[in-house]
Amino acid sequence: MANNVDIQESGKRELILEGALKVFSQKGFHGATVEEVAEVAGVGKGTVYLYFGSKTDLFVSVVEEKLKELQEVVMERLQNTEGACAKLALSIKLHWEFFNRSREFVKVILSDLSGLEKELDERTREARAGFIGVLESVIEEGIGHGEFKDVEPRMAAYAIEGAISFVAFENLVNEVSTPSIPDVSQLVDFCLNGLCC
Amino acid sequence: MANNVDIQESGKRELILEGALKVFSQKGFHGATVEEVAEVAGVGKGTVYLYFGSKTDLFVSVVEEKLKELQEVVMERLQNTEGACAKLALSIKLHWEFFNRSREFVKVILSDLSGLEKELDERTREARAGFIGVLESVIEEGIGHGEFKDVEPRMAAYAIEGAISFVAFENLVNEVSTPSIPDVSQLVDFCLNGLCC
Amino acid sequence: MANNVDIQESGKRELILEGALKVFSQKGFHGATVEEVAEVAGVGKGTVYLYFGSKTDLFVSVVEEKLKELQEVVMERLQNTEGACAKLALSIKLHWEFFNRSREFVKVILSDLSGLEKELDERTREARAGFIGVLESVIEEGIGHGEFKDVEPRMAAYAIEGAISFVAFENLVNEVSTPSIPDVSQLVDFCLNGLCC
Amino acid sequence: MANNVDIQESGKRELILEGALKVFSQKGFHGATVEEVAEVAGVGKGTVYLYFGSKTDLFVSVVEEKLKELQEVVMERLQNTEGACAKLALSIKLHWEFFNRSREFVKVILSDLSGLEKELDERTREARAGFIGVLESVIEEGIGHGEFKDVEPRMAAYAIEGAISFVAFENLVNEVSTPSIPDVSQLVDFCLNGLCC
DNA sequence: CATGAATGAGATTTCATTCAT
DNA sequence: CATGAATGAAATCTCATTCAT
Repeated sequence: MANNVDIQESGKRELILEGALKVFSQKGFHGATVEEVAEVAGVGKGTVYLYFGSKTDLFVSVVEEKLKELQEVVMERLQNTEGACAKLALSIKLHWEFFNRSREFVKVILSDLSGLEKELDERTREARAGFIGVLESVIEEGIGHGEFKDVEPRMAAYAIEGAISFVAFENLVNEVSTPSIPDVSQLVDFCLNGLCC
Repeated sequence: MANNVDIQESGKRELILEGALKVFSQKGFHGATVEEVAEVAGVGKGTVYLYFGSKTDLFVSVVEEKLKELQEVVMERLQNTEGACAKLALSIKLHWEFFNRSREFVKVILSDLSGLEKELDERTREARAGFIGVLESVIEEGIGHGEFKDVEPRMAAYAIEGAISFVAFENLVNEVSTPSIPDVSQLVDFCLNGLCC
Repeated sequence: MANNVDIQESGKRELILEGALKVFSQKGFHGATVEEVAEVAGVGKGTVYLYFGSKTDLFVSVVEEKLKELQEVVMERLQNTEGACAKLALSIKLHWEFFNRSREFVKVILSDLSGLEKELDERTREARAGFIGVLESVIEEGIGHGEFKDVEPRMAAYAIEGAISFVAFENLVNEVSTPSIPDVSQLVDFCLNGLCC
Repeated sequence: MANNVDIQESGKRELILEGALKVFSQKGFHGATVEEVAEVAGVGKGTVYLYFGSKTDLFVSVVEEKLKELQEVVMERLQNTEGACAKLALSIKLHWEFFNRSREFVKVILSDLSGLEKELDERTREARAGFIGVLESVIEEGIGHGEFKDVEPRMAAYAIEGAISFVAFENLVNEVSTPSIPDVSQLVDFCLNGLCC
């Protein structure tokens, strides 16, 4: 059904992915139509199905792509950084910047995908887990080095991810067009040191 | 068109609200059908429209109802508690318990609502803001009393809400049926004191 | 199914008929709802079904009632009138006045009833034929007395009915609030003597 | 939403229009379903919406199409005719023939359209006015040339239109399959010279 | 007799997906 | 490879009708 691989290099796939990101971001998964994605991407409607098995597959692919992108950026930048605290701070900053670069991507991530076919659902989970994994290992490292408390790393990772996502989403909704850097510092500080003085 | 008020007390409204919660939780807003909600609620399809103006209105009503419920519980319990830290800790605990009592409600909250009609969208935002407001004022109080750092209260509130929601969601997805108490303590500690030792 | 007879005298039937006339006139057969008719009539929705077998039955009854009313008025007034020309002129005038008294009744008459059940359809046809019959006999009389040409009476009757209806309808649509008497004279003259000088 | 233009020539539009004419004629606007129109036209249900914005748009388009057709035929034939009387007579004949060629179209014209959306309603009115306009100008010409009495042209036009429509409708209902030519002459004579000897 | 809450058949419309060109 | 006209499944919502009170 999905023959999204064995196709010649022509750049169309990327075009569609970009169009999809835009449209999904603006209208959400259900609000978007394949036709509009095709239009924005500048290809025919049928072409979308040449590169992606279904609308859902397209959506998941966008998420995968973006999340992988973020994951890679973070992992790369993390190599030149020492100390779990610094690493975590950097991760959060990059994450935050990422959310503000591709503005409305948060919406995409928070989209209602309940009822995805198993396989697609699996892929989303994996993509997300992939990125969360980065946070997790930083946390684990921090715990090992005595920098962080002995918490459940995964839970901590999700807590951080949630904090970033919700704040980013809130900023979006309230049209805070250029979220200031202080915001991030506060967020970083919140994650590292909590609210108490 | 929506005459969701002036109808005799018969419990049907509550029945529908409960059914809707179940179905929306399992299938999300778009995955759910009014027909199924009606079935689960044990009423006719038309009856749903007797109490709610539209599927969207029903959805928003579910969110409002639940969020208000949580808000009230928290506010009440907060009155017998001294100290911003204690208050925040309690809020988080109650919030957490709430998410686990009406299990899959997180999903509903995280649903993709892009494209709701303005008025309904407004209602959702308000309901959410209402609950967030409770957190906000606790934080403000804490800042005033010198218990908390001088952060942007709203941002902090969203960060906390996000942390709870994502962890709850993760637990759900991973089928951790009875989220242990340690989890909450860790979450509370994360919010109050952060990750660092 | 239709037990519109054996019910005590309580005036409700008339109330409903009046309400129905109003609502059907304003919204047409399909645009009207039984609920609104009941409201306007000041009775419960169920009560309508106590006096009329169905929405369609109600509609047909309104038409019957009104047409019979017109028919009777015309027949009565015709008795004191001599000469087919004078009789026809009077018929047209009364018809016209009738249409303007119960203003929008033309709409009701012109309503789309395609697909009525046989029995109801029959009743409408009969009611209409009843009134048309009056015109017909006047025309027949005129032909017999040498006042009118030897035309097919029924055709002539329908032509006249059509002329009146369409002009009345046009007046309605164009919001000519108080159709002047000259209008009728012109219409009468048109029917009697045609357009030519 | 309605992209009833920019689609390749494939005859489908005409097919649908024809199917719609048939179905609307038999069942009226409300009695007809888009599904049946599609079936009769031999296309898929969705295809109807490819060519027409809505059921109402389809209906109005049928009316427009047919009325324009009639209007054009009449206008063309009128050019080779001298004298307002002759012109009017010809108009009536053509109108009559038209009604009998596309048999049940009268029903469509007489359909209950109460509650059409404004824009569509406007279109129907315009289409009708277009054709009525032809009659009007013939009448005006006749008045100017002293052939016709000094009546209100529009009223006269509607009276004539009404006469033709009702007679045609009656013929239809009574299943007078092949309305004889004498009928038309009588109708023409009625319009020109009235009923009186 | 009167009522109106409850019902569900049925209609319009959208849109992901296919396939002939 | 690319396209977009065609399709029909599916979902929301309306409203005539019933029936328990």
